[in-house]
Amino acid sequence: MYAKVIVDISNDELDRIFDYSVGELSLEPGCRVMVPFGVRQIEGYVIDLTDHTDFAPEKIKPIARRMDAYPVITAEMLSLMRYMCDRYHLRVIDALRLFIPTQMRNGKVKELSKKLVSLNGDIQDVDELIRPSASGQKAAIDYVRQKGEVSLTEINSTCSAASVRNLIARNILVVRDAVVMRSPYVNLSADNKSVTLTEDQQAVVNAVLSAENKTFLLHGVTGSGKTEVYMHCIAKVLSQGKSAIMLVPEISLTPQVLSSFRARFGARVALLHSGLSAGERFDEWRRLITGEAVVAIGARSAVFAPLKNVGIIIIDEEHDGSYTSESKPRYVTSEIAEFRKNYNGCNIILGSATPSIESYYKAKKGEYTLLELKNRVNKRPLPDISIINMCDEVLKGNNGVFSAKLEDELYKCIESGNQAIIFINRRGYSSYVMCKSCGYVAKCEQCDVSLVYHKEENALKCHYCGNRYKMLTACPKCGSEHIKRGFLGTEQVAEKLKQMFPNENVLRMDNDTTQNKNSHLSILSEFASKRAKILVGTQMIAKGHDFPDVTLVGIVDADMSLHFNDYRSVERTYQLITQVSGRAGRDKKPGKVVLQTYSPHHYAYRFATTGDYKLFYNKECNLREVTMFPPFTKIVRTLIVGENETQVRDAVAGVYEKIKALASGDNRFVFLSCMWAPMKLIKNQKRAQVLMRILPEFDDVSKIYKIADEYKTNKVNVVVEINPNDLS
DNA sequence: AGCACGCCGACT
DNA sequence: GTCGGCGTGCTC
Repeated sequence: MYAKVIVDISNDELDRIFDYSVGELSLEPGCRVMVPFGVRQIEGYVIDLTDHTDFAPEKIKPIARRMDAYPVITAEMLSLMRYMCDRYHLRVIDALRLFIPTQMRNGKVKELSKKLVSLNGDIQDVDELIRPSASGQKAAIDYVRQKGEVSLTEINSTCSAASVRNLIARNILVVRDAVVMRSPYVNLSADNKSVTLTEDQQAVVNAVLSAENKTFLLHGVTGSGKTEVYMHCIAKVLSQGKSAIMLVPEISLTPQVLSSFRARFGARVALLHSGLSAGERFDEWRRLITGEAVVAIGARSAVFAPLKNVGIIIIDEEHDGSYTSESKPRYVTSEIAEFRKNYNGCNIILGSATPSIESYYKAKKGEYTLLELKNRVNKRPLPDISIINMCDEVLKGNNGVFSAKLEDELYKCIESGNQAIIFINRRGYSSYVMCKSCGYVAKCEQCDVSLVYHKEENALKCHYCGNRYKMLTACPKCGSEHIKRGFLGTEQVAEKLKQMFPNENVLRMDNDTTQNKNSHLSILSEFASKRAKILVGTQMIAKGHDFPDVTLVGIVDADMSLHFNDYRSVERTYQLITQVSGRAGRDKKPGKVVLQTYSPHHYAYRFATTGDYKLFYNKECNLREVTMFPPFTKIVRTLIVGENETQVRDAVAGVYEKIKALASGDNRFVFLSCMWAPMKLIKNQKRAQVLMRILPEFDDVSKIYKIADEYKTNKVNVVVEINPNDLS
């Protein structure tokens, strides 16, 4: 018998099967094994067992040992692995590594065993062996008698450690090792309070539960009680003896969310998130694979939860960008969920108040089933959003950060003892160019995407077609020379606020102030405690906590994401405005939102203020169709990176020729071009690319992967990206 | 990825 | 003469 083994080394050369003889070992596919590899010992995974080998039998070595009691990769995950390697062009080991906790590789984390102490059952009369004067020993014995079995650390801290040592040495107390799980938040007891659903919610639950092998898009306005729907569906699925996966964006995995799920489902939940220690994470994973826990909750990587018989997969805040992995092993979470849905015959719920255009499009086409929650549970109105035209402010001579209206509202808010959030919209570091008098923004003539200013060349570039334009000296529309580029920092805004309110604390939250692991939480809790009245921050304050006393939200530079060099910038802006606005007036006090913009008539703002998603969708979707962007095409780029400019140039030319041949006469290719990457040089590496947009009917991306591989050398790397988020 | 093998320059 | 530089090639 031979085992097909994948060794745990991520390298193209080793991305293949190595055959080993099984010998007397009992093995199954999915087992983790230790194998001799060259002169050393390496961990590997058995992906198959056969009687046949193509390798010279005399050279085959035997597997050294099996590493775990159970296979760590389930049959489902083995087939998912094949799907992913195919679809995302991954190395087998890179896919496998997603399925198991990293900490468990290389024997870094082991099962934690604790020493448990109990009375020696063979001794008839324990008290006879203890001198009356030994009060410490007596106390220890009593403690153990009372508890039955107790951990060594516990008894050492409650009783005299010296006495305990003595009792153990005399074999009056016996010690045994037991495996324990380091499970976070287990002390919260299950609370099966059954919340009565509204009619709308019940209808949604019924629709999901009566279906099989379907994907639902749940479009529910903020505060419509989506979480309650999820919980009911999960509870039902569990009662049928199946398991459930619940995904949320990393940022919303707050202790509150975690503990509310723990409270509802008790020890049946396993939590997978970045805040866990290595040991905790390993143990939560182990509770899932053994079936001890049947609900997995976590960020995107929790789609790989090693559950069997999955009954439902829920992706909350479906539109969130964190569901696509942008680096190393790239994958799209919803596609993984789709695979698992088909494998298990279960349902998927994609939930959002602002669904992504792609998902809503699929719902319209019938690929997803659309479900709606149109009303908020408490019937509370959405906050009142006022749009301030910053061009007017400039004309009035106000060149500052805040409009007169926002300053006014800020004073009112703080004086009445409430709190305010100032949101600074800052995405990425590439800057757009705008006229401060009329709001004109330089855009590409062919792509309708904002141009990016490149300082080194003093030119404007389109990242989607590579066209170059001259830098503006005056506005082509109104002739004004007030051209703005670059952006506003949180420091600048916080500074201004301190001037306005010298007696108030101003909190800042952005990438700079949240470098430490816990700073994120400590800033939020300081704000929640009302020690500070004003919070200034970037995207990271858009979601998460409820602050009941926040009555004012100021959006300072709304246009930043609107004119981002990305075809999804309008969609993102709409989602962001909706989310940020939701921070105001969460409780009984009504909320106000002041939105400052240089493009006050843009449809993203118009539809966001009225909260009309469908109108927004129709407008945006039409635009995508005429400009030929996703979901009507897919964007594919092959990026060629290398130190030597000539080699890179030769490689792009070669790749381009091959793809051109592939595309010739094929009208599914709507755009194909070869150019230097917008960032031609990064870390002394020259970068060139072949960019294309292809109709979705063309599903044979593997041909492009193949071409890319042909030009890959040890000097020049070629990467294929599908619908990348960042085209720099 | 690592580790051995191997073939040329500077050193005790 | 030998130590060691890192280029090349292989791992069932």
